[in-house]
Amino acid sequence: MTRPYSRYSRDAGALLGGLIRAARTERRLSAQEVAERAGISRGLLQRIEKGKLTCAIGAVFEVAAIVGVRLFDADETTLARHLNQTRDKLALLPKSVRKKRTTVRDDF
Amino acid sequence: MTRPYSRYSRDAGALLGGLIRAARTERRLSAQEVAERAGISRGLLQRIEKGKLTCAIGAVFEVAAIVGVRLFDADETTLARHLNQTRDKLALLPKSVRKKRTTVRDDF
DNA sequence: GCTTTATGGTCTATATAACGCTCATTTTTA
DNA sequence: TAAAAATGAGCGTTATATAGACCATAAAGC
Repeated sequence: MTRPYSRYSRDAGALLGGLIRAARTERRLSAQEVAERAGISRGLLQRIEKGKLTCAIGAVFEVAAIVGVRLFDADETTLARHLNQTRDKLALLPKSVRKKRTTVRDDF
Repeated sequence: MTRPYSRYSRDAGALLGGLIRAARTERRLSAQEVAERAGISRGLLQRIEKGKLTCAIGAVFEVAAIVGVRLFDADETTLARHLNQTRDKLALLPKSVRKKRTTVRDDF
Protein backbone atom coordinates (compact mmCIF):
# COMPACT_ATOMS: atom_id res chain seq x y z
CA MET A 1 0.00 0.00 0.00
CA THR A 2 1.75 3.11 -1.21
CA ARG A 3 -1.38 5.02 -2.14
CA PRO A 4 -3.13 7.61 0.00
CA TYR A 5 -6.01 6.21 2.01
CA SER A 6 -9.63 7.00 1.34
CA ARG A 7 -11.74 9.10 3.63
CA TYR A 8 -13.68 6.05 4.69
CA SER A 9 -10.59 4.12 5.76
CA ARG A 10 -9.20 7.06 7.67
CA ASP A 11 -12.47 7.57 9.51
CA ALA A 12 -12.90 3.89 10.24
CA GLY A 13 -9.38 3.64 11.61
CA ALA A 14 -9.74 6.71 13.77
CA LEU A 15 -13.10 5.53 15.07
CA LEU A 16 -11.86 2.08 15.96
CA GLY A 17 -8.81 3.52 17.66
CA GLY A 18 -10.93 5.97 19.60
CA LEU A 19 -13.34 3.29 20.70
CA ILE A 20 -10.44 1.20 21.94
CA ARG A 21 -8.95 4.11 23.81
CA ALA A 22 -12.27 5.00 25.39
CA ALA A 23 -12.92 1.42 26.43
CA ARG A 24 -9.46 1.06 27.90
CA THR A 25 -9.64 4.16 30.06
CA GLU A 26 -13.15 3.34 31.17
CA ARG A 27 -11.87 0.03 32.45
CA ARG A 28 -8.90 1.76 34.03
CA LEU A 29 -6.33 -0.28 32.22
CA SER A 30 -2.92 1.24 31.55
CA ALA A 31 -1.41 1.12 28.08
CA GLN A 32 1.41 -0.97 29.46
CA GLU A 33 -0.96 -3.57 30.85
CA VAL A 34 -3.08 -3.90 27.73
CA ALA A 35 0.00 -4.09 25.52
CA GLU A 36 1.44 -6.88 27.61
CA ARG A 37 -1.78 -8.84 27.59
CA ALA A 38 -2.06 -8.45 23.83
CA GLY A 39 1.55 -9.44 23.37
CA ILE A 40 2.51 -6.21 21.61
CA SER A 41 4.66 -3.22 22.43
CA ARG A 42 3.31 -0.09 24.06
CA GLY A 43 4.33 1.89 21.00
CA LEU A 44 2.18 -0.24 18.75
CA LEU A 45 -0.78 0.19 21.06
CA GLN A 46 -0.31 3.93 20.84
CA ARG A 47 -0.42 3.79 17.06
CA ILE A 48 -3.51 1.61 17.16
CA GLU A 49 -5.33 4.04 19.42
CA LYS A 50 -4.33 6.87 17.10
CA GLY A 51 -5.92 5.03 14.23
CA LYS A 52 -2.79 4.48 12.18
CA LEU A 53 -3.73 2.34 9.22
CA THR A 54 -0.46 0.46 8.90
CA CYS A 55 -1.01 -1.65 12.00
CA ALA A 56 -1.58 -5.36 11.54
CA ILE A 57 -5.26 -6.16 11.79
CA GLY A 58 -4.54 -9.06 14.12
CA ALA A 59 -2.96 -6.78 16.70
CA VAL A 60 -5.96 -4.46 16.50
CA PHE A 61 -8.38 -7.36 16.97
CA GLU A 62 -6.48 -8.65 19.99
CA VAL A 63 -6.53 -5.27 21.67
CA ALA A 64 -10.16 -4.71 20.80
CA ALA A 65 -11.09 -8.02 22.36
CA ILE A 66 -9.14 -7.28 25.54
CA VAL A 67 -10.74 -3.90 26.18
CA GLY A 68 -14.16 -5.14 25.13
CA VAL A 69 -14.72 -3.49 21.76
CA ARG A 70 -16.65 -5.81 19.49
CA LEU A 71 -16.66 -5.40 15.73
CA PHE A 72 -19.73 -6.62 13.92
CA ASP A 73 -21.36 -5.94 17.30
CA ALA A 74 -21.37 -9.68 17.83
CA ASP A 75 -20.18 -11.84 20.68
CA GLU A 76 -18.02 -14.92 20.39
CA THR A 77 -20.75 -17.40 19.49
CA THR A 78 -22.60 -15.05 17.18
CA LEU A 79 -19.32 -14.50 15.41
CA ALA A 80 -18.86 -18.22 14.84
CA ARG A 81 -22.39 -18.49 13.45
CA HIS A 82 -21.85 -15.65 11.01
CA LEU A 83 -18.63 -17.33 10.02
CA ASN A 84 -20.46 -20.51 9.06
CA GLN A 85 -23.14 -18.59 7.21
CA THR A 86 -20.48 -16.85 5.19
CA ARG A 87 -18.81 -20.15 4.39
CA ASP A 88 -22.11 -21.55 3.14
CA LYS A 89 -22.74 -18.47 1.05
CA LEU A 90 -19.29 -18.69 -0.48
CA ALA A 91 -19.91 -22.30 -1.42
CA LEU A 92 -22.83 -21.21 -3.57
CA LEU A 93 -21.05 -18.36 -5.28
CA PRO A 94 -18.90 -18.88 -8.39
CA LYS A 95 -15.28 -19.68 -7.64
CA SER A 96 -13.95 -17.25 -10.16
CA VAL A 97 -15.38 -14.20 -11.82
CA ARG A 98 -15.05 -12.94 -15.33
CA LYS A 99 -16.61 -10.25 -17.43
CA LYS A 100 -19.24 -11.44 -19.82
CA ARG A 101 -17.97 -10.89 -23.32
CA THR A 102 -20.33 -8.19 -24.49
CA THR A 103 -20.14 -9.32 -28.07
CA VAL A 104 -21.43 -6.38 -30.01
CA ARG A 105 -23.33 -8.11 -32.76
CA ASP A 106 -23.36 -5.66 -35.62
CA ASP A 107 -23.22 -8.27 -38.36
CA PHE A 108 -26.93 -8.59 -39.05
CA MET B 1 3.15 -9.51 17.64
CA THR B 2 4.89 -12.83 18.05
CA ARG B 3 2.22 -14.46 20.17
CA PRO B 4 -0.46 -16.84 18.95
CA TYR B 5 -3.75 -15.15 18.19
CA SER B 6 -6.88 -15.61 20.24
CA ARG B 7 -9.89 -17.48 18.98
CA TYR B 8 -11.82 -14.25 18.68
CA SER B 9 -9.23 -12.59 16.47
CA ARG B 10 -8.96 -15.61 14.22
CA ASP B 11 -12.71 -15.80 13.80
CA ALA B 12 -13.06 -12.08 13.24
CA GLY B 13 -10.34 -12.13 10.60
CA ALA B 14 -11.80 -15.11 8.80
CA LEU B 15 -15.28 -13.62 8.88
CA LEU B 16 -14.18 -10.28 7.53
CA GLY B 17 -12.16 -11.94 4.79
CA GLY B 18 -15.07 -14.16 3.87
CA LEU B 19 -17.48 -11.24 3.74
CA ILE B 20 -15.12 -9.40 1.44
CA ARG B 21 -14.72 -12.38 -0.82
CA ALA B 22 -18.47 -12.95 -0.96
CA ALA B 23 -19.15 -9.30 -1.72
CA ARG B 24 -16.50 -9.24 -4.43
CA THR B 25 -17.79 -12.26 -6.31
CA GLU B 26 -21.39 -11.10 -5.97
CA ARG B 27 -20.38 -7.89 -7.69
CA ARG B 28 -18.44 -9.85 -10.28
CA LEU B 29 -15.19 -8.06 -9.65
CA SER B 30 -11.95 -9.91 -10.33
CA ALA B 31 -9.22 -9.98 -7.73
CA GLN B 32 -6.98 -8.13 -10.13
CA GLU B 33 -9.46 -5.31 -10.54
CA VAL B 34 -10.14 -4.84 -6.83
CA ALA B 35 -6.45 -4.97 -6.01
CA GLU B 36 -5.70 -2.28 -8.55
CA ARG B 37 -8.47 -0.05 -7.29
CA ALA B 38 -7.29 -0.50 -3.72
CA GLY B 39 -3.71 0.18 -4.71
CA ILE B 40 -2.43 -3.14 -3.42
CA SER B 41 -1.03 -6.31 -4.95
CA ARG B 42 -3.21 -9.25 -5.87
CA GLY B 43 -1.28 -11.40 -3.43
CA LEU B 44 -2.17 -9.13 -0.56
CA LEU B 45 -5.83 -9.25 -1.52
CA GLN B 46 -5.66 -13.04 -1.43
CA ARG B 47 -4.26 -12.94 2.08
CA ILE B 48 -6.93 -10.51 3.17
CA GLU B 49 -9.70 -12.72 1.83
CA LYS B 50 -8.15 -15.67 3.63
CA GLY B 51 -8.34 -13.76 6.87
CA LYS B 52 -4.60 -13.55 7.52
CA LEU B 53 -4.11 -11.39 10.58
CA THR B 54 -0.80 -9.84 9.56
CA CYS B 55 -2.31 -7.62 6.89
CA ALA B 56 -2.32 -3.88 7.44
CA ILE B 57 -5.71 -2.74 8.65
CA GLY B 58 -5.71 0.12 6.16
CA ALA B 59 -5.48 -2.25 3.22
CA VAL B 60 -8.36 -4.28 4.62
CA PHE B 61 -10.50 -1.17 5.08
CA GLU B 62 -9.81 0.01 1.55
CA VAL B 63 -10.82 -3.32 0.07
CA ALA B 64 -13.87 -3.57 2.29
CA ALA B 65 -15.03 -0.15 1.16
CA ILE B 66 -14.54 -1.01 -2.51
CA VAL B 67 -16.56 -4.21 -2.44
CA GLY B 68 -19.19 -2.70 -0.16
CA VAL B 69 -18.55 -4.36 3.18
CA ARG B 70 -19.28 -1.90 5.95
CA LEU B 71 -17.79 -2.33 9.40
CA PHE B 72 -19.74 -0.98 12.33
CA ASP B 73 -22.64 -1.43 9.91
CA ALA B 74 -22.47 2.27 9.30
CA ASP B 75 -22.30 4.34 6.14
CA GLU B 76 -19.95 7.23 5.50
CA THR B 77 -21.94 9.92 7.32
CA THR B 78 -22.91 7.71 10.23
CA LEU B 79 -19.26 6.87 10.60
CA ALA B 80 -18.31 10.52 10.89
CA ARG B 81 -20.98 11.06 13.52
CA HIS B 82 -19.79 8.16 15.61
CA LEU B 83 -16.30 9.54 15.25
CA ASN B 84 -17.36 12.84 16.77
CA GLN B 85 -19.24 11.12 19.55
CA THR B 86 -16.16 9.14 20.42
CA ARG B 87 -14.05 12.28 20.44
CA ASP B 88 -16.48 13.94 22.84
CA LYS B 89 -16.50 10.91 25.05
CA LEU B 90 -12.72 10.80 25.15
CA ALA B 91 -12.60 14.43 26.16
CA LEU B 92 -14.57 13.59 29.28
CA LEU B 93 -12.50 10.54 30.23
CA PRO B 94 -9.28 10.83 32.24
CA LYS B 95 -6.19 11.33 30.12
CA SER B 96 -4.21 8.75 31.99
CA VAL B 97 -5.14 5.81 34.11
CA ARG B 98 -3.58 4.46 37.26
CA LYS B 99 -4.47 1.93 39.85
CA LYS B 100 -5.88 3.39 43.02
CA ARG B 101 -3.43 2.68 45.76
CA THR B 102 -5.50 0.32 47.86
CA THR B 103 -3.80 1.39 51.06
CA VAL B 104 -4.57 -1.39 53.43
CA ARG B 105 -4.99 0.50 56.64
CA ASP B 106 -4.20 -2.00 59.36
CA ASP B 107 -2.69 0.49 61.78
CA PHE B 108 -5.76 1.28 63.84
C1' DG C 1 -14.65 -29.76 -25.62
C1' DC C 2 -11.79 -25.90 -26.33
C1' DT C 3 -10.11 -21.46 -25.24
C1' DT C 4 -9.52 -17.92 -22.22
C1' DT C 5 -8.86 -16.10 -17.91
C1' DA C 6 -9.09 -15.94 -12.95
C1' DT C 7 -7.15 -17.89 -9.14
C1' DG C 8 -3.67 -20.26 -5.93
C1' DG C 9 0.79 -20.90 -4.76
C1' DT C 10 5.90 -19.94 -4.52
C1' DC C 11 10.02 -17.22 -4.83
C1' DT C 12 13.17 -13.02 -4.17
C1' DA C 13 14.16 -8.24 -3.26
C1' DT C 14 12.80 -4.32 -0.93
C1' DA C 15 10.32 -1.33 1.92
C1' DT C 16 8.83 -0.56 6.33
C1' DA C 17 6.43 -1.90 10.54
C1' DA C 18 7.41 -3.43 15.17
C1' DC C 19 10.36 -3.71 18.97
C1' DG C 20 13.04 -1.97 22.84
C1' DC C 21 14.96 1.68 24.66
C1' DT C 22 15.30 6.46 26.17
C1' DC C 23 13.78 10.98 27.68
C1' DA C 24 10.44 14.77 28.42
C1' DT C 25 5.92 15.84 29.66
C1' DT C 26 1.56 15.41 31.55
C1' DT C 27 -1.52 13.74 34.91
C1' DT C 28 -3.05 11.59 38.89
C1' DT C 29 -3.11 10.77 43.73
C1' DA C 30 -1.29 10.97 48.33
C1' DT D 1 2.30 20.78 46.39
C1' DA D 2 5.23 16.87 45.86
C1' DA D 3 5.93 12.25 44.28
C1' DA D 4 4.86 8.56 41.37
C1' DA D 5 3.21 6.86 37.42
C1' DA D 6 1.30 6.99 32.75
C1' DT D 7 1.67 8.88 28.46
C1' DG D 8 3.84 10.90 24.12
C1' DA D 9 7.44 10.92 21.10
C1' DG D 10 11.95 9.94 18.89
C1' DC D 11 15.62 6.61 17.27
C1' DG D 12 18.44 2.59 15.74
C1' DT D 13 17.94 -2.27 14.93
C1' DT D 14 15.58 -6.22 13.53
C1' DA D 15 11.92 -8.73 11.72
C1' DT D 16 8.67 -9.23 8.25
C1' DA D 17 4.93 -7.71 5.22
C1' DT D 18 4.48 -6.29 0.54
C1' DA D 19 5.30 -6.02 -4.34
C1' DG D 20 6.11 -8.25 -8.47
C1' DA D 21 7.27 -11.82 -11.13
C1' DC D 22 6.52 -16.53 -12.18
C1' DC D 23 3.96 -21.04 -13.10
C1' DA D 24 0.30 -24.57 -12.54
C1' DT D 25 -4.32 -25.35 -12.00
C1' DA D 26 -9.13 -24.63 -12.05
C1' DA D 27 -13.04 -22.56 -13.73
C1' DA D 28 -16.13 -19.98 -16.79
C1' DG D 29 -17.97 -18.86 -21.28
C1' DC D 30 -18.16 -19.66 -26.11
